[in-house]
Amino acid sequence: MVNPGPGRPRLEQRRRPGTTPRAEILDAAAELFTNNGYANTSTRRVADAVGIRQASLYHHFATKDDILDALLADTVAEPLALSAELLKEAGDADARLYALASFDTAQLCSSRWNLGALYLLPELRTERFESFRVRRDELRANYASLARRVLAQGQVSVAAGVEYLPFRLVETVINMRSDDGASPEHAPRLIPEAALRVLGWSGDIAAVQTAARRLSDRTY
Amino acid sequence: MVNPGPGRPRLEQRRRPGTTPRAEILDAAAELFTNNGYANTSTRRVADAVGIRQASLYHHFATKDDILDALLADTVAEPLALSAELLKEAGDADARLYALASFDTAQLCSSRWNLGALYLLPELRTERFESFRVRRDELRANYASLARRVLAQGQVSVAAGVEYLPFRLVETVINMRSDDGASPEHAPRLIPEAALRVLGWSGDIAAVQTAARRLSDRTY
DNA sequence: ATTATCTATAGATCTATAGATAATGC
DNA sequence: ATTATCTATAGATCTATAGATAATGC
Repeated sequence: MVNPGPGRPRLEQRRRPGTTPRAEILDAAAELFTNNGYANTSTRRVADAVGIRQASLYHHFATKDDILDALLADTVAEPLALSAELLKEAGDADARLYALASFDTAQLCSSRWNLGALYLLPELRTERFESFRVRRDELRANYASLARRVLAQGQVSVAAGVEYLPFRLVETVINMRSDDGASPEHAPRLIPEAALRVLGWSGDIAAVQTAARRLSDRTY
Repeated sequence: MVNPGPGRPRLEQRRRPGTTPRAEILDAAAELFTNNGYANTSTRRVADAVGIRQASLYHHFATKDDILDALLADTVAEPLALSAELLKEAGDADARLYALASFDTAQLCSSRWNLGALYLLPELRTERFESFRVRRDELRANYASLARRVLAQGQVSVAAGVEYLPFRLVETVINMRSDDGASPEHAPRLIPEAALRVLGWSGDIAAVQTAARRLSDRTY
């Protein structure tokens, strides 16, 4: 592999996918944080996995927290943007909620590392991760907004708080993946449909899937 | 407080609920592990919270792992026993699944600390926690067995893998509690009903609740 | 004699900083 | 001159063990 640019050359070869050192570090950190835990992963281990010295990490990230924050921000950016688009969009609420749950589930299933497993880290409750929490709260609120519109369309009476279940159902993909050690096979078809069914919705699922696909093609 | 028994007396007074030093240590560890993280919580901090010296912990637990294992074992013992009872029990499958989900949700909501947040710890994938994993897998399998019987009673066609959703829905209580910082108000009524609805079940919820309560009174 | 605590410490970490060095590109 | 790396290290941890001490109960 060629020298990536100015700077003293590495002692070792590049070992990681990613075109920039930053991307290599993020990939290595994602693997180690999800497999061994955040607090258990030393900056030395991350550096070793990349093939640089421990201190060299600090040229790319000011603190270890910053690496975690960058990983988390990446997981929430796309679903959040899509949820905002879909809220503005016209169209049936059921198809829009299905489209969001479908996109989000697919991302949680297919991402290289199960980063969602880091959402329960107590570290995330500190000031440092305030901005991540705000963005994730927004995503949750957008799910709830769409769910309320689905509820408004139907006339079934359901239990209080049910509008938060679609978001929580999508999150279960993280637990499935953690327990199975593999991408949960059925989740992409199962979860978006279940997200509607918990709302008391009972319609033509094939029609909703078609409408949702049309929405996704347009907005993304 | 009186001296609890033989042994050199503590420098400090008891500070924790619990009649034995072991119970005090477990309570302190549960608070610190859930609030600050397992790897981030030193044995010194646990000891300080109890009011003993760091080294004194090792009279009651051989390793730090053993403290975590004891906490986790406690969270799974009761639901596992109840699920085994309910599988043997006669009665409608919907009421039995409702009873299990209801008990489990109530425990997750009302326990002093949100220990379920520790289920995603990477540490739990090591050999050390094999026996915990086996027991939790059993609980998940029992949920799926009951769910399959509910499916067999109905004649609705549902997506593959749906039998695992009731268990996953109950787990979402952990995420709610972690995000809200409080016991999720609606969960006890919401989750058990949703566990049936995702299976395509649509019956008289009040009747199921009555039958489930009767079952719980008998088996527990 | 047994139990529960204590003091002291070995040995192994860990994060972040200071300052040197070897590339590239102006 | 700027960039990306390096070596070296300060200072602060952490878990677990060894062995002493002060209670209780036989």
